[in-house]
Amino acid sequence: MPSLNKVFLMGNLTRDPELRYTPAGLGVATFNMAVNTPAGKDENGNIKTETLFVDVVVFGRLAEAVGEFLTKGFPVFVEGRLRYRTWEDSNGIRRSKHEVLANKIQFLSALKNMPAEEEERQSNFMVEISGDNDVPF
Amino acid sequence: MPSLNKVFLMGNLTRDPELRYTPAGLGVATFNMAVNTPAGKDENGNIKTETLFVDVVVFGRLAEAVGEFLTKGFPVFVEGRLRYRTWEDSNGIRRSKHEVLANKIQFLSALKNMPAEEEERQSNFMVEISGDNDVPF
Amino acid sequence: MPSLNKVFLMGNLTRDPELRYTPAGLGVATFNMAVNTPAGKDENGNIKTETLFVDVVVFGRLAEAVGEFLTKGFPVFVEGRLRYRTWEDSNGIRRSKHEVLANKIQFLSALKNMPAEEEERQSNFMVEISGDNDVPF
Amino acid sequence: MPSLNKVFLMGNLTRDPELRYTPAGLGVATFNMAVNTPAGKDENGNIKTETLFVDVVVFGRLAEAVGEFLTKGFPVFVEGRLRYRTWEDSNGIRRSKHEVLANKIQFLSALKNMPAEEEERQSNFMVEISGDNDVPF
DNA sequence: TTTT
DNA sequence: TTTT
Repeated sequence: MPSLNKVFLMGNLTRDPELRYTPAGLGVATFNMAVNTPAGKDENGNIKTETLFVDVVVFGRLAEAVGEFLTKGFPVFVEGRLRYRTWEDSNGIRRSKHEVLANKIQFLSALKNMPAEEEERQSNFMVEISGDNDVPF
Repeated sequence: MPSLNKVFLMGNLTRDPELRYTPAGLGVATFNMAVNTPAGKDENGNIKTETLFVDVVVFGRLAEAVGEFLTKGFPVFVEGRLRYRTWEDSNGIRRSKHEVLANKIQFLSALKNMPAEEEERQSNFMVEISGDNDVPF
Repeated sequence: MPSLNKVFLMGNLTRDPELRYTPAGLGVATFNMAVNTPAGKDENGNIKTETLFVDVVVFGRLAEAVGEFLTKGFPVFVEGRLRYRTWEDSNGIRRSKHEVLANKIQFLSALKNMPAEEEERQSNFMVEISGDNDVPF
Repeated sequence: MPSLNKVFLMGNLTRDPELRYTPAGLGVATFNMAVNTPAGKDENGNIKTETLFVDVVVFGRLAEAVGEFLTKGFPVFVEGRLRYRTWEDSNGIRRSKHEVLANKIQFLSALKNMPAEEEERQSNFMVEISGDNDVPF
């Protein structure tokens, strides 16, 4: 039973992320990102763009970094796995959706329009928590 | 605006694939696959398994290969991109879902329990259409 | 300083793997694999094949699985990172080479020509050590 | 014979790229990049960094973009495949090395320290040539 | 529900 | 709605 589940995305946050904590004190950040993919050409030869919107979930110290540093519009690189979550909504209806459980996030615009000391602060934090992130489930 | 959208999956078909053709005669195959990911341990130290179910779409000659050779339970490797499709259902309700648009598929069980001539037939077909598949949209 | 180093390979062992142990008792397996990539066509329209030969290194329990189960010709899936190693050879000449440090290996031919009990034995072992492998350096 | 050969890298150019042309007029750019990977911790708990140096080759319009826009130190994302090249050097000695044949490159610092009009120029060029690049061999 |  |  060989198995593999790997996702790589680069795109921009569509809104500010949300940071919560589990009862056990583990950080959980969620955000939505937009990924623009060139997707063929239209009749006039112009490149069409297909936009993927996808929710991303991240845990632990990486979640805290996301909550502290990322905002709407920020460009990020995400490595993680696809996840299919099913739950019952408040009306008792069975619902389900795909999302990405991230184990690695790179801030691509730590590079841009940012005071040097803030860039250094982010960079230090990211190095400190570097490596693939533990994913609790 | 750096962008990237890449997915790698290995898993098994949950049912037989469906092969259709566009008015222009382009093959379109769809199938659903299950990907079992080890996902942490339970209280007793046993590895828990999280199952991802995801629809895969594929076009062109690769679609025809899928329609001809794959069946329920077959293990495959899929490379493609995540796609978020929105449409209106028959009741006029706006619906949306994620799926994977595949540009490459490897048959992992061409290897197993298969008459040699059938394995060769599949292999020849796959070599003939090899390379990354053109994705029309 | 965003950084990423990720490699995915599928191919066959070119010879039996070698398993050693560090003084601290950590398993270290090395093997060479061949990856055949379709690479354009020749003048007659035949698909040309380019063969990549690459050394793979793996540590810990995964190394032991490699040493126990893999043999020349076996097909494997490898996920890891590229590594550039420099050393001095026995003549004092500075040498260097690239290799892949694997954090995940899937046995693709557990599927083929194998007694059921052996397949189950391998499968159990792989599930037991499943998840991404810790890489010591 | 399932096969796969995929590499993803993010890092910085170690020197300016070189752009040449084949007799048929096809652009060929080569550059060397450094990828810093966090690689375990030393005795004092500090994160160690392992640096990968690797040559990258790219063809066609993407090669021209590389030659025109990239310089030493520039951060890039590279998607491609590993390649093992053997040749005879000027002393008739058989030599070989690994390199990455890129089919996609993203300029990560188009974002930084760059006049708006230059950023737009690069961006337009990259959109124009966007999509995976054809790799001639 | 959306970002550049 | 599910596969091994």
